[in-house]
Amino acid sequence: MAQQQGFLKPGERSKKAFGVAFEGNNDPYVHNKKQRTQPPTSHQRRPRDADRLPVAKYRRQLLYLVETHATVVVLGETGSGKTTQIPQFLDEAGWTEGGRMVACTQPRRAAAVTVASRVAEEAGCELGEAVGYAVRFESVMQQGMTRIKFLTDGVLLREMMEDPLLARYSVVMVDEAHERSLATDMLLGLLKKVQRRRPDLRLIVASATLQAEELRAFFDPGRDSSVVKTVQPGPGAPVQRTPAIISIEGRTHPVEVHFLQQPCSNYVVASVETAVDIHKADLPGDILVFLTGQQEVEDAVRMLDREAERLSASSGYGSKLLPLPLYAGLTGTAQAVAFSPAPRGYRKCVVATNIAETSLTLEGVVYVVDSCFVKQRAYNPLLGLEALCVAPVSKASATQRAGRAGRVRPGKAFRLCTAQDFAKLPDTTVPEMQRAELQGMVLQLKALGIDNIMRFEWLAPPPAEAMVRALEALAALGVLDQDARLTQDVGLPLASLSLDPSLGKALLTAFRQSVPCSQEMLTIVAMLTAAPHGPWVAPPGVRKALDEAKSRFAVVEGDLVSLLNVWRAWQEHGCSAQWCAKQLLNQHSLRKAEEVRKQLARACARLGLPEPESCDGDMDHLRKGIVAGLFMNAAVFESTDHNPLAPESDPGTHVYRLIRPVGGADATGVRARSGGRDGMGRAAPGATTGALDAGRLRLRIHSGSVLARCRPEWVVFQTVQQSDSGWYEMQGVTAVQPDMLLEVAPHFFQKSR
DNA sequence: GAGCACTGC
Repeated sequence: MAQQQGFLKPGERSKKAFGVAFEGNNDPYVHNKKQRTQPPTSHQRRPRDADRLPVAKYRRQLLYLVETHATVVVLGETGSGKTTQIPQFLDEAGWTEGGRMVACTQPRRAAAVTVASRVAEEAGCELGEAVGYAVRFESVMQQGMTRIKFLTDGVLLREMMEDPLLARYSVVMVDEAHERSLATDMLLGLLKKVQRRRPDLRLIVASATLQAEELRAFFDPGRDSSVVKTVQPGPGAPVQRTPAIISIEGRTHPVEVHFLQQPCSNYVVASVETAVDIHKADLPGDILVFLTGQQEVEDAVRMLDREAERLSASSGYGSKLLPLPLYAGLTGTAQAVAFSPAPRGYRKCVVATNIAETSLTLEGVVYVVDSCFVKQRAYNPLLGLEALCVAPVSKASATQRAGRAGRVRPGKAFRLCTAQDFAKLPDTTVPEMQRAELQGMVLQLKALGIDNIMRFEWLAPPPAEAMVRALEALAALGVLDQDARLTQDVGLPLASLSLDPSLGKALLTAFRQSVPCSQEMLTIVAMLTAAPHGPWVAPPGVRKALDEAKSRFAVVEGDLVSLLNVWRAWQEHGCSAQWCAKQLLNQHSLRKAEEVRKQLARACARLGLPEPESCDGDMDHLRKGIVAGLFMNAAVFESTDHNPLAPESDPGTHVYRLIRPVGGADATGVRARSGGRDGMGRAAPGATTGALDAGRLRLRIHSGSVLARCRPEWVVFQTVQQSDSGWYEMQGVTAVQPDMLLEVAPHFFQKSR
């Protein structure tokens, strides 16, 4: 205990060295105040243990509430068993009689698949019989036989296009609603609508955090007199439209949370020191450190490696520290290392990005070190550009991270901020709906028959500017007409392709233009969809080799056309794994691209598009197809900035300027028309002019682009991200001719003068 | 001169 005390209050010892000191926590935040002694998690999966899950006690109450309420909000902590048990309760209680199914949605594919197989095992059936799942590319179920179906929320949205009232389901359980993904929020809004037309449908919204009241209020028809408050579901009690809330405790262990006594100036250094302190205290259990990005993770691992070496040299400690990185850019095998148990005599210290907060679970973690920062996407609807920003986490997010310490036994979490600063953090993360680009979402809602998107009932309404921006962009693409309805020629076909609208437009155009290049565009679009940041692996220390590998496939037309070479070379080498490794290509990305490509080709055939054709090296027509989708992201070279302090050999920074509707003449020869217009030359709904001076925005080509060292006069790009240095950097760049812009998007551009 | 995390019949 003395040792522990010393560890909890290391201030005297480590304050000087690292400026990191923690407050002992007199009133520790405990995740589950009811401490439980239960068998380890691996036993939970065994069928007979299901009865011992916390949710088992609530079975009768839960079934009663589902019977009598249209919507039940289930507040359930990690380990409560809600995901695996509730669908089985419903099945046993007769909710799957008459051929109807119970659906349980998950935000992630992996979760849908693994939960389904666990439930199938518990139910004693083969996966795909009574219990099945559906995720993109993979549906393991049998019509008429499967009663419980786990699916991603994205798949359920797709299903609604064929079956808007979800007639095949008696109950829909939306799990992990607290994550507030774009698809989850869309689904909740749509389900509320469906409920009005299907009073017999039951909704269960499962959430891990304190948003129960918000959810109840959302699904409560309240005083709305147009809604029938009760209906008879056959025999039994009348159905309450006002949602019920039920709370189920979890089966995790308490986690003591500690804060810094003083703010730290460098959380990477502080996290390393904290991990080392934990290790020195020599209590058993793995350490999990949360940082924001790949670079930070690699820096921390390097520092920890040095510390580990020093410590093992000075000896005296029972085990050696084994620092391991974990982030999405690692190859599968490198990720697997972080998951495998530490060898005898070692203690793992996994340094991870946000990937470990929700997506992946590490066994054996007892200590969590939380930088309390996260890197997240932020969208600026006024400029139509996004940035990756390092931002403080929300309290809910920090709670989730801390909870990772309590899965095997009581744990500790060390937050690298003071308790005072922590109190100032937002309670919950801003829903994706309010910080994302919305074109795809709007297209999908339109396809589901939601005409008045502005009046749609949202759990969290998207910013009006983002909505207007999305409507304008869809109008410019020809997806929406002047009444903001889906167009026959573009909108309807695009809605059935699971693609970003701009990529979908490029693909449609590739099929339809005078010299088709649909084979090539299928490949490019599939590659971009499967691996938005490129098919390359990104472990550290291979930067130079990676540049060389990229340049082997690079062409002057730019990044998108270069992807074509990667694909062709991969095919020519028999899709070999060794070849991928040698070229620093991520095999997984290429295989996924292959699946996307097949699926897209099938979808195009269903739409009645012609057989895919190749343009046989006609790069101009290929680029025209690309421009048809990306013309709104056009930029022109302006000037080269020279840093007066840089050596004379320094090429300087090539600065580009966006060509967007801003009005005014332009010396470059082409300018955007003021006011977006639809494909028929009519003013697009909500088109704005001059309000934002995107034309003044200074862009440069991202250094990872194959065109980074070239200086093409005109380009279109796929995305822009703001760098740490404040530059807006274009990614997925294609060099174009100004004539192409005028020819492909005459409604958007005009010759100046 | 450089990559948070997901998803799509």
